Amino acid sequence: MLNKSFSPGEIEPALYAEWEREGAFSAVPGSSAQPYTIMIPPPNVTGTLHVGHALTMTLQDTLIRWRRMQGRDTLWQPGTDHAGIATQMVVERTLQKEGTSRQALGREAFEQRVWQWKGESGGGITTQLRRLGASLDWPRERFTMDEGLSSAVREVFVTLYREGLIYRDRRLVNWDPAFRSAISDLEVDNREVQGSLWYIRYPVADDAEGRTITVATTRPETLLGDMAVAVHPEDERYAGLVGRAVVLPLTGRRIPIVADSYSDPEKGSGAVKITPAHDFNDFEVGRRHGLAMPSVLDEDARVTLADIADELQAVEGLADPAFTRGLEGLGRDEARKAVVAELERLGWLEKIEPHRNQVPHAERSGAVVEPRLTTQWYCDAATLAGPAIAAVETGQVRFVPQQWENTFFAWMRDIQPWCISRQLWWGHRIPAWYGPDGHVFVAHDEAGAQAEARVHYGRDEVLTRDDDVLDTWFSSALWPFSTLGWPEKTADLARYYPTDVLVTGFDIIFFWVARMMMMGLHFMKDVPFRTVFIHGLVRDERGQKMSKSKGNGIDPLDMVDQYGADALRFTVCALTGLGRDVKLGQKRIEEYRSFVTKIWNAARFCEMNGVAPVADFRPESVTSPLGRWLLDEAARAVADADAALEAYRFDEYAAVCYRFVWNCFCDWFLEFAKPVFTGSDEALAAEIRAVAAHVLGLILRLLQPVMPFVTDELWVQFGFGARGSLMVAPWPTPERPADAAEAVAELDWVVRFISAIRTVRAEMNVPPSRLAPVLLRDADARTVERATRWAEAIGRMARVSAVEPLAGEMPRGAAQLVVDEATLVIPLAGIIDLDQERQRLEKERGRLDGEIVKVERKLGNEDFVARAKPEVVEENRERLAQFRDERVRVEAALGYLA
RNA sequence: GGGCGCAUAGCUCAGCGGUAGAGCACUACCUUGACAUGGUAGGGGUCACAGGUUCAAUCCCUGUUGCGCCCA
Repeated sequence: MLNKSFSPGEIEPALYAEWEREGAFSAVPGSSAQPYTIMIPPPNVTGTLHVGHALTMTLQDTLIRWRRMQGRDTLWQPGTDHAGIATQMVVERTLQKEGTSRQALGREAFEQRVWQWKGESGGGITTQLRRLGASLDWPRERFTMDEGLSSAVREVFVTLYREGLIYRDRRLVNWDPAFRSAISDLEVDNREVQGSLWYIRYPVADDAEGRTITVATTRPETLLGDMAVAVHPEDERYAGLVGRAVVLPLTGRRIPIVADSYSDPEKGSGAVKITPAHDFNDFEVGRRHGLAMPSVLDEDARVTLADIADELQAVEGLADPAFTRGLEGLGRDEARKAVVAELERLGWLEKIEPHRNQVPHAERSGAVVEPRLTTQWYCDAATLAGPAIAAVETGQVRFVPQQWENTFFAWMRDIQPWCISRQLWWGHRIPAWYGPDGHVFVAHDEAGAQAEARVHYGRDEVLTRDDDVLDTWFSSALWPFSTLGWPEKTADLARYYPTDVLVTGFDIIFFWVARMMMMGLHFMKDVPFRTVFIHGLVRDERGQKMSKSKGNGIDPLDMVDQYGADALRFTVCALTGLGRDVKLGQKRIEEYRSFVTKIWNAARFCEMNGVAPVADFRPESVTSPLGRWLLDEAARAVADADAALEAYRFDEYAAVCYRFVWNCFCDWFLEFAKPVFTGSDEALAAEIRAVAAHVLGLILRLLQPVMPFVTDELWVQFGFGARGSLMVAPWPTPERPADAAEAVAELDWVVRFISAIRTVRAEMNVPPSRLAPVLLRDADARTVERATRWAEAIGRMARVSAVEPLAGEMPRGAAQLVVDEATLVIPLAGIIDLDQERQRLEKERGRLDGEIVKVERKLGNEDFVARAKPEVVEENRERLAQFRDERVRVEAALGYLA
């Protein structure tokens, strides 16, 4: 016997453990089945499961479980990524607590510590994914720092280097002064902050008139590195000064006034200071005008005078080298205060205006990014992007929803060189070695580099390895093939690449999707996936982004504990429409938990009534209208659910299942089945039991992808199959009984009949305890026959004592209602208020009149009749006839009242 | 500034050239033998605004407004 209620907390973990032990999630490379592959977006190894993971993993698992039932050889590849910065931070924090540091430990020992940390507490998220029910192929789990994946990284690096697609370059990078590392453009957040605009006068050099030129700047401290003042070429105010020079305050440096259209005459004073080594726009201006590019801020964003110390000059009232030397080592903010104070003291500060400006912040550390001129390794993304763009243009890769193509194209067509080096210790160390003269040798390992060096120098030289590691996304970009054994030519690679679909959020298109496509196309000569399904982000009920600081986040594991994984998963599906964010609240999960409960209770009821699987059940042999009707409805639900999943319409899939189970199977079928189960017609009861079992099994199969736990439990308890067999049971196909039309018409009639009586009774405030007969007036023979056949169900569900044709006089004080050709007379003398009944009928007549007028007007329009599709015209003619018939009967009913 | 998306019942959202829907919330009634985590019924919408196309527009097109996101 099934328990009175379903307790997910007790059942789910044990179930999952059993599935995993049995290897139920494993791909079967030797099978003849067509593969279906999804690569998990590898979560950060330091991460814990958040609600965004719950969303994306639920969707992926639903797809995988669905395809697995369809007989595909499914591979859902699990794993985690080493998350360079994040992981290094975590371990460094631990070291700090121990009173030591990564520097004190040394690189090798530090790396060992990170591995130790990874072994002990890394990848906790994989345990959490199990709680969610994710059917990942765990024995295949990979980590981006694994030996195999690392060797893939080296292979890619060396190959791209030799092809000229990886190179070193000295350019401006986004520098995170907290981590002391280059970071990606994509890891920079531009935040609008309230700052100031400082207007500073620079004296024009050797000017007899003693003219000055005023520059407006948001960063006065970078003045030390100014190499020019730029004005717009067409700005008449400064036309005469272009080509002259100014003397830079504080340093005494003479710098040119150049004409460059970068300067906006509308902004500030129309003249801008150019600091090529600390601003991306200024860098470009500097390049155009051949300016030197001294750095004045170091890797901690502290003032450094190394590049300019030699040229400091004393200029009376303008530049005091002693002051300027005193700035050495000051942080940006203190330096700013000091510089401004000095300029003010010397009288070169014209004014300060409040100003809102965009300040780049490092996404992870939160530090203000300092653009710095450094030598880094770059990947020629523009070249690699070409084939990736083409793959989307030609439809080899399809975005769902399609509009994300635009985002992809826009970014890819304007892609910048990808800075791939990071000044960290945790990650794939760049396989590059330098000779004593700085010559670089790139090879798979040190021996290879030595060999190259020997050829280059003609003798052995001591080589030193590059200290930097690669951007974590570099290894993630290889994920779809490195996890399958590349660079070896493995059977897995041949079988599972390209993968079928990639599921992820739109925030990751640039970081990962684009880069996987570049690398996949370059090294595998084929796309990494055929479809990219982009889902929204999870927000709270009010549409706010969930965040720790707002405290509006939902812990998915907490939800699983409270409501069960099935409820959470179903909620996620139900709320995932195409191209919409998912507004998730605890209430929604609670709401859908009742659906899980409903299924449990329906199954329990079936069990109590002897419903059990019938081995040789054949849907086409069912003869009863009730059975045929349910099978027809079930077939429709199957077709709709399948179509919804094909179209990635998870919301529609959930809705179809919900409606069929609740509003069809429970609300009507089981109610109709009750008298059959307890009745004397044994043959009919057997058939309905068999149909019920068949459809219950079908419901379990239909819902397995989204609620794997409760469905498996019921599957086993009902004896449909062994533990774990549901997830590989065949996905249902729509099996419509032949000629179900008559059965459908009959059951539709019963439903309408019962609903109509219920409505009138409720409107007339007839208490449910008061049973009443229903007399049929003007009913044809078929209706009378149907009413007789369904008398028990009608009686119980509509509180009716008897259904029979009206014989003799029309009773006084009766309610009347029209169903098709018949008028139902419900004698309730003394209960119903005749005035109220008249009003009700008049309202009904009014509604019909309104409809009739509308349709008549439409049919009276010659253009409509001539131009509309014939079936539409015909449909409207039929509607008009129906409305008129019904109106006649309502009119008659009113007549009887009088 | 450029791009994308959204605007339909109190809320969350489906829908879509012809007849406007669901869930929740709300109101009333019901402990009828799976389920009160339940059942039955009901109220509630000039489908943001203005034009256009069409026999017909919530739906297609253009513009406006408001909101959100991405890029600069």
